[in-house]
Amino acid sequence: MLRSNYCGEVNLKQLGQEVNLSGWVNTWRDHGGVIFIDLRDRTGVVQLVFNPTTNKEVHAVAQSVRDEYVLNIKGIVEHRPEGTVNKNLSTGEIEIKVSSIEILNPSKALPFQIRDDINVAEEVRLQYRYLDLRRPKMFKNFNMRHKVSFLVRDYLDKQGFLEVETPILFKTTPEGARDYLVPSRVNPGEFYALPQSPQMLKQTLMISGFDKYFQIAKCFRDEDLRADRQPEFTQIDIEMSYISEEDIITLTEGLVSYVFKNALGRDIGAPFTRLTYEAAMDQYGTDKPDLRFALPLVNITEIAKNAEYKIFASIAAAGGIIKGLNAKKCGTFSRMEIDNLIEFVKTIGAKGMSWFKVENGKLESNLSKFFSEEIKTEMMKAFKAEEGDLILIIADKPAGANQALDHLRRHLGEKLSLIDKDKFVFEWVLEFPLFGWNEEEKRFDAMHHPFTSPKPEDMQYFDKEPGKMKARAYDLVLNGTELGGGSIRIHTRKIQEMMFKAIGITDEQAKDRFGFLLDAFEFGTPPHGGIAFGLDRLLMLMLKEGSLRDVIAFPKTQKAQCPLSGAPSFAEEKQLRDLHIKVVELPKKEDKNTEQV
RNA sequence: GGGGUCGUGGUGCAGCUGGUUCAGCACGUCUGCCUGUCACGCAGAAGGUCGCGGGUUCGAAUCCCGUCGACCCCGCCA
Repeated sequence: MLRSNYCGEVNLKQLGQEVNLSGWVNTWRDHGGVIFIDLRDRTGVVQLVFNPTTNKEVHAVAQSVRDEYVLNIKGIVEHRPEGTVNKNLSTGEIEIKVSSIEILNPSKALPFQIRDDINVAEEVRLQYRYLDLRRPKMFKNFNMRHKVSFLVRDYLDKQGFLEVETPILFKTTPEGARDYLVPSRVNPGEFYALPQSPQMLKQTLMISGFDKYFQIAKCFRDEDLRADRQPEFTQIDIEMSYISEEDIITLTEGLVSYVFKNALGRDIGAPFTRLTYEAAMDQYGTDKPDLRFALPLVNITEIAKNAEYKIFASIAAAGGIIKGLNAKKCGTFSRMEIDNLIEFVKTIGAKGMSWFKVENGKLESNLSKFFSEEIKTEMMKAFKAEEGDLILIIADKPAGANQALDHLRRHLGEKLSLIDKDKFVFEWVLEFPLFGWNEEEKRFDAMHHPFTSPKPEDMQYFDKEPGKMKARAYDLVLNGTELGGGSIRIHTRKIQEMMFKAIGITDEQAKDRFGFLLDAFEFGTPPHGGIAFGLDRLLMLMLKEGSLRDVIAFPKTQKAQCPLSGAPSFAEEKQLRDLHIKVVELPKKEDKNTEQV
């Protein structure tokens, strides 16, 4: 072992003793005579001192050293001289008088400095990820990641859960996200799929009597990336038998509280707020509202549709809604600031936005002539509008208006500093619809997934009005980010078949895709349910990072590439032949898109 | 598939109403000086076909078209 201590852990306890340290040159300061080197490892830095009068040879080596050289040194731990103590360092009271030094490996000049406060393009950071990960902040992130995984295992183990691994090479399931396919060499023309989640297998484990299962599971979805979406990500996946919604909610609250308490020292105040899907959509325009701040949405369709403003009337008549929010005290906004807000909602897909300022107790704007005094008074009441407020209104189809207002609400929350960034506000969203209407396919889709149990009291609507049915599902939301969701599952063949039928899956397709699960349901399947939540997202929020990439060691860019390794890349002809795959040019465009046959 | 922002020495940025204060600033690198600094300091130096291709023009980092890439968003993500 080339060290007796970690750099950041040398302190007054070793005073007068010889220590053996290894690490990187964080910074070096040559004063012509004395040289200081801050030696760094994952625990922190310690100051090495080289004095030419006490050891000329060692001093000469120190002179040749540069940033990120890897050193091994021996030296005596000494008190720093009066007045030179550095309170910002854990090792700031001591320094090492070096008696021997070996350069284990030099380093080229760096593409960027190994510091927390760098401002470097993400592309460059990912290309040199090994350097990026040397930064203390990154180590802190991954230390936290380790800790959280450990705490999850610890908590669930204490609750009697069994961690079971499920296969990465699995079966394609056309429902849901696009699959990553893996060709089978020994079965020409056939493909595995990487799992989008271990959903069916964890249910199978319930049928097998494992009773309480969990897994910190890798999941894969071949969809376009976002700041909070990577093609491969990690889920804390949980399933239990003989339970109701309340059991999962209680377990999850206990787990999350345990993790926050032991990883961050924070009490997060379980039980969490609960709201229904309907209330969430109504008040915030989203099924994952950020409850760190208020700024609720107000539906004024019934009031505003009667105004002489044709746009409102026609949208309301076509089944749209007129909805808005009250930006308190924003009546001082300039025309340009308001125009910027309008531009902002347009990028979200809104066609426009109306606004009113409250001036002299009245609603004033370029549109006010279209609104009678009576309507304006009612609108003010609805928005609880006071002098100096700014009312912003969007009229559109419900989904479009809600989406734009949700973004606007969050945008204003940031802009007006309404959000306490130190807070962690959790909530449960309940009473989800079982189905969502798929306009493109002109049929219903499972809103959650097709294994979600309907509420028993809604069974009567299965044939006639599936859109009315509610699911036994629950989503966990933290600070406006969906952390995870789950449900009580269907556990009988009959209801599962009804479900498939409702979303347009034929008996044949069901048998081909999910046949084993349907069969298994007939061999004594216990009622069961579970939850899955994103470990990466949880960490992103705990660490207050803006991107998943800062909590994933080797993440992908928005084009799903790895700048470090260059993946994905072309395969050798022989590999393709073994896999019975031929890459051909797509006939359509003259670009280099290819397809596999 | 669509929209937005961006691309200038190793890194981050300025310049972008076209023309020797237009190739500049900061950090980094290199050389020299400096015995108590800790983002040490001081002096000097090297380093860029301004993402790539085409066009307009007497002249393009600057204007136009295309293309590639990064990031953010929409679609998509049960």
